[in-house]
Amino acid sequence: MYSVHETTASILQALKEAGYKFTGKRRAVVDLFVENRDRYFSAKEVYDHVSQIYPSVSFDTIYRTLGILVEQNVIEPMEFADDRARYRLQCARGHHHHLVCLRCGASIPIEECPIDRIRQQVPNFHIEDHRLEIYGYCDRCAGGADN
Amino acid sequence: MYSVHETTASILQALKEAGYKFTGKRRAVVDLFVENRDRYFSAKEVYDHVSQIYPSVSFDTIYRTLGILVEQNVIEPMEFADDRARYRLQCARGHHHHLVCLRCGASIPIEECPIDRIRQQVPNFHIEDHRLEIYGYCDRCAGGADN
DNA sequence: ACCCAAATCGGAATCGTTCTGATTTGAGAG
DNA sequence: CTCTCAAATCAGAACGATTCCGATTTGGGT
Repeated sequence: MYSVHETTASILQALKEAGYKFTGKRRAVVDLFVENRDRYFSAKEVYDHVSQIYPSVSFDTIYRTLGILVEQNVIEPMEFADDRARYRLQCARGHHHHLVCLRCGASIPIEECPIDRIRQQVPNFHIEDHRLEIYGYCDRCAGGADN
Repeated sequence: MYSVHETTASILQALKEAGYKFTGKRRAVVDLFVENRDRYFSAKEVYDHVSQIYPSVSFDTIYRTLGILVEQNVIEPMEFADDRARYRLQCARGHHHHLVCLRCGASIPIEECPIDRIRQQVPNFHIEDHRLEIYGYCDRCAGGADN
C-alpha cells in the first residue's frame, strides 16, 4: 500500500492504478519532486517550475495535483513557520522526523522520536498526532567549511 | 527581562514601561489571556471577546495588540495545523512543549524535550530552533468517560 | 473515430492577516 | 485643566495563499 516510489514512472503508474489520468503537467510536478528527493517545495515553487514548461498552467491545477499526490502518499506536506505549505517526496522509511535546512530547504531524516516516551508520561491525554520539526543549517550551508 | 506576568496589572505596567499606552481594548485583550492561562486563542477569538465590550473594535487593533504582546514576551504564538495563528499567555517555566487539545484549546505543559538527544546524534547539523507539538484530546474532551 | 468523465483554465471568491489615510485619544508639559 | 502630538484606533481596501466555479479541453477506453 505505502510503496515508496523511486522513479517518476512508478509514481505515474500508481496514479493510473488509482484512476487518475496521465498528463504532462502531472509529470512535470512529479519530476520536480523525484529529481529533488530531499527538498521541500512550496506550491508557488512547483507552479514556477511547471509554468516554465506549460506557461498557461493554473494554480488550481497545481493544488489539485499536490492534493492527489498527498492523498496517494507520494509526497508529504509540512507547514513551515512562514505559513506556506511545502511538500516533499514521501520518505522510504516509516514514521520519522527531519532536520530542515533554513537556507537550502534540504531535509535530513532522523531516527529520534519522543512520542512513545511522552505517551507513557501522560496516559490521560489522548494523543492523535504530533509534529517535530528541527530547523537549522546543514553543514554545507552553515558557512563553508566548519563554522 | 523575561519576567513572567501573573496579573493584568503587571502586564500593563510592563507595556507602559516599554512606551505603550494603556487603553481599554488592550486591557480587554490581556484580561482574556490572564483569565485563561492555559488556553490558546486565535485572533478571531480575541476579536470576538473584545468586541463584546467594544463593539467597534477592528481587527487591525487586535493584531497590533497581539504583535506588541508577543514582542514583549507576554504571550507566545503557535501555528496550529488549521493554519490560523493562536496565542497563549507566556508560560512561567523555561523551555518546554505542550499537549494541545484539539477541541477546547487547552495546553498542558510537558517536560520531555528530545532536542539534546538529537543534537548529539547530528553533530554536523547546526540546530537553530525546533518545534514539538502534540495534538489530541484532553481527558474531558475525549468523550466523557473513557473513549 | 467517438465519447465522457477527468483535467484544465482563467478568473472570481474566500480567509486570515496587513496596510492606508483619516480621525480620536492617552498622557506628559505648561 | 487645557494644549499638543505621537500613539492608537477605525473602516475599509489590499494582500497572499488557497479554493471554488462554469466553461472548455483532453486522455484513454470502446
